[in-house]
Amino acid sequence: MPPTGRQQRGRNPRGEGNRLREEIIAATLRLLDELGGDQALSLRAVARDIEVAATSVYLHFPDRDALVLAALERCHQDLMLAVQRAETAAEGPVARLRAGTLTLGTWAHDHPGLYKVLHESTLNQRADMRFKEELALTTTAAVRRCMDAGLAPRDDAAVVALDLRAAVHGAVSMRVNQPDLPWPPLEEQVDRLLTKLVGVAPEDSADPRSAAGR
Amino acid sequence: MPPTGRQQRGRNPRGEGNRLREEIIAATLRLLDELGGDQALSLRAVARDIEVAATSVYLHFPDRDALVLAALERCHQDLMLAVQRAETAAEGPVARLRAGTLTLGTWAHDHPGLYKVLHESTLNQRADMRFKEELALTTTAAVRRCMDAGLAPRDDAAVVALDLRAAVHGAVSMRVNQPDLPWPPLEEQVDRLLTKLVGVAPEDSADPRSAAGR
DNA sequence: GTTGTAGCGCTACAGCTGTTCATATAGGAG
DNA sequence: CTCCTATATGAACAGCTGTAGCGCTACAAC
Repeated sequence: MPPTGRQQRGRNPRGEGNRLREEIIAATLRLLDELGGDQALSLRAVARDIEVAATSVYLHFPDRDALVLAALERCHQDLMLAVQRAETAAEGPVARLRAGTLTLGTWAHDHPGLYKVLHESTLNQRADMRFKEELALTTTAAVRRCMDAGLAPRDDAAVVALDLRAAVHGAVSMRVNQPDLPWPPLEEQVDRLLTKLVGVAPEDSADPRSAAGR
Repeated sequence: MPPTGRQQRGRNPRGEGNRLREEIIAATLRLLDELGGDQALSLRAVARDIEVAATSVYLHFPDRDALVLAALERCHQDLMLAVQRAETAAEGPVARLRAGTLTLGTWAHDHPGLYKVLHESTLNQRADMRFKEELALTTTAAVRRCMDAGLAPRDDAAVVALDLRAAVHGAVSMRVNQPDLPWPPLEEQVDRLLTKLVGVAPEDSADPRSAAGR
């Protein structure tokens, strides 16, 4: 009889070593979301969270930065998936742009810590996070579709998308970083930004009057 | 003869103990700007930087958080001073709004780390940083002056200012967090945002054509 | 049954951290 | 002169960190 007591949490079968890798990434994302910053995350805390020896992390990631980077890449994938799902669920170029944009906001609201890490981590300067450019391309494409459909004044789609991204990111960032301040609903602000920056009129918005202001 | 060697860096005279406090704050700001985050800053590193015993910091600040908070408050004061100086140097409500807004950008460009800490530190959630509301008031006032002068369509100045702040903060934040990406000039983007969000036409801008787009 | 190896743990090291307590010293007040 | 206090230091504690090296065990292949 092997001495049980607190066993070593069931080793994975052969060829399935990646399961631990997945668990590590999941725990890393959980902790990053709680902490809201990568500097405070310790490799040991991750290992502790899933009840694994700290050194076992090194079997899957060369060092701490690689671990965080892998987690952030996964995180970005999830976010983009949510955006794309929202876009395809909506009908019409304007509604799709609006849905994708709003999804960014709701995702940030649900995972404020991860939003912070993804966009504010100093890893952005130390590591190659070019995968994040995908968001820029997606937004630009959505804006261009509105222009092509004649639902927004024709302009440089990349520039307009940049302005929109900056504004939405700013609005979200302020809310994420100072959650206790009395912010107005994000949805209204996004609709204003869509109207003023892109020039579209979000028809399925709650109150179409807001678009007639200017 | 007192045993010199490496002396204890000249104690301050009676009643001038606050000089060390100032030095500590200055060093804290220096380090925060380098690190671009408060989590990585250690009280001991600050003490080391000005060649003072770590415990001497406790004579002026009860703990680490208080030190960072004091530094950030000073930081905010400096920023607001720069904004106000830029505003008073400009003539006309529109130019003043534009000058104040652009100063935010140049300040962030000069002190990217401090900008990050000031706006992204998790201290925002743990501590009372209500002093930051000053920026909202200043911006709202500047926007309102444009409206009062008939240079911008009349609207809820607080809402318009919020949108402008969000957009500018977003534009700056993206540049600060990913400095290696090929960003277009901030000045042009700010002018677009002023035009589209506030409805003013920055007359003294380099190229007035850009305002005629929409 | 023997053996190789994938999968993971244990121990240890050197270094850092925030904070506390007791101590020293210089210089003005009396 | 003496004394007191503002100004600063030093040693120490308990805890954390990333990482290296070596050891163990269960299973698949032979």
